[in-house]
Amino acid sequence: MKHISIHWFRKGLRLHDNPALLAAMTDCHKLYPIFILDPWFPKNMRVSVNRWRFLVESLRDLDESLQKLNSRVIAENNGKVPLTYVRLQTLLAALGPPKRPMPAPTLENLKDCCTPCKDNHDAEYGIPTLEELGQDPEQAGPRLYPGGESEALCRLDLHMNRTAWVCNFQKPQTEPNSLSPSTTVLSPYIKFGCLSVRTFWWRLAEIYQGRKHSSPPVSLHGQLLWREFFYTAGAGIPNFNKMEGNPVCVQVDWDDNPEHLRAWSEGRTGYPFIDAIMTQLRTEGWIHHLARHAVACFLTRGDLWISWEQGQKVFEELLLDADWSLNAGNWQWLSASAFFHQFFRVYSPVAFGKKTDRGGEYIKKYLPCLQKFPAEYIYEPWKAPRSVQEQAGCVIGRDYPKPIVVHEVVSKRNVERMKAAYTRRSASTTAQLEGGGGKKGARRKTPAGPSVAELLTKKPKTKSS
DNA sequence: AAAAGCGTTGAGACG
DNA sequence: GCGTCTCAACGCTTT
Repeated sequence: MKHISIHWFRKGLRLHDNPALLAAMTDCHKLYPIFILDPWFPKNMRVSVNRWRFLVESLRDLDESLQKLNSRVIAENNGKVPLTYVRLQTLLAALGPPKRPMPAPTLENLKDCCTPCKDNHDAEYGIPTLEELGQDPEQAGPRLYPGGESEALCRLDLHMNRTAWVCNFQKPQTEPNSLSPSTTVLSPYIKFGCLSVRTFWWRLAEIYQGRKHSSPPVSLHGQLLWREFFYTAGAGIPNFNKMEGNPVCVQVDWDDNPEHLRAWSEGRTGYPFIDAIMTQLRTEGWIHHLARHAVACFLTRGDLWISWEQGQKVFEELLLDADWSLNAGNWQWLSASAFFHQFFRVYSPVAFGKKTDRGGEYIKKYLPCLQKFPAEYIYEPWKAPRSVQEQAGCVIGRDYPKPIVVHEVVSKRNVERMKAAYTRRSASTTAQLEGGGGKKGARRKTPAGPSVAELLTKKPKTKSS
């Protein structure tokens, strides 16, 4: 019989070697792990702040360990973080769809409840202005994506009314350099929680219902699953926003080059496609996902050989939708440090943008100094004859920078450096395995009994006839 | 064409 | 005959 268990942590603030906890978990369908802070205790016992601190830290650690056990995706995968999207999809299929969103509160919910305000509320506790926050509103770019739940729900409606577009949506087919966004730009609203992911997910599910529609990873549902993918990784992988101490991250000998880093972040690399994207990022706070690919590859493994952690900081500062796990995860992806390993596939800062914007309209929008360049040279203005440059009113090296690196040269060298980093990695993991112990008894055999993690992760085997 | 790693699969060893 | 483990081969990877 399945039952409900309460495990009362008194002493024994640990998971390991805790028979009572294991017993409590066995065959139960609900478990309440509790600790009682007796109010009598602080009143009647004198205990130093140091020991209080020790207790609080122990409880916090216990709480984190228990939560980790309960993180369902990871638990579903036998405690291992899923490292591929396909793997995550299988796990999610077993977990089922997310819960339905809650309805917004109405007046009815507030019937017997008042929200008291003091007379000086607005002056003392009102929402501060940008000036009061030490920011200069003059520095802000065009207000393309106003904040707030109301705007989020409008924007959601706007896009969800495009039934065919929603059903046919395939992310790689959308354009990184269209003059207005080719995707929903709901990400800032999701990042701030102005839009509930569950609300978005179920709206899509309703639209998909009974219609032919695209699928993950490229569909709109698929985009939300990417978020789950990186959230899961961020929750389960230590030091996820760093290279050092991050077990899934290839250790690369990135260069330290403050000048190149600044040129990249300020949009002065001399590659118009890259500089236009970085300008859009700085002024508008949002760029298309594939545009992020292009500039991230350029900064790291493609051209400048600068650490993805530096790029991560710049995105963290400038993106409206900067989100810890997604930012760290995607930077690792694009730098071929984790998740993505085909480092020999390098984005061309010239060819990539041309595919969807032959005439370079996007470049001209964000880099007005190149406006008069003929389309032929807009992606590589340094190749234009001097006379063409002068006619365009923009001489390369004077009015717009020369390329800070030669892509064809550095990208080849970087692929080799990447290869070397991967070789070092596989060499070190082999060494780890071989150095792990003697030949006999070196392998870890199954422990005597089920562990806490196993008890929580083990699924009853369902055999349908 | 060929680079890399993850995860699955199937074969075989082992107890 | 069965479960468990290991290994190599193979397909896949959001352009």
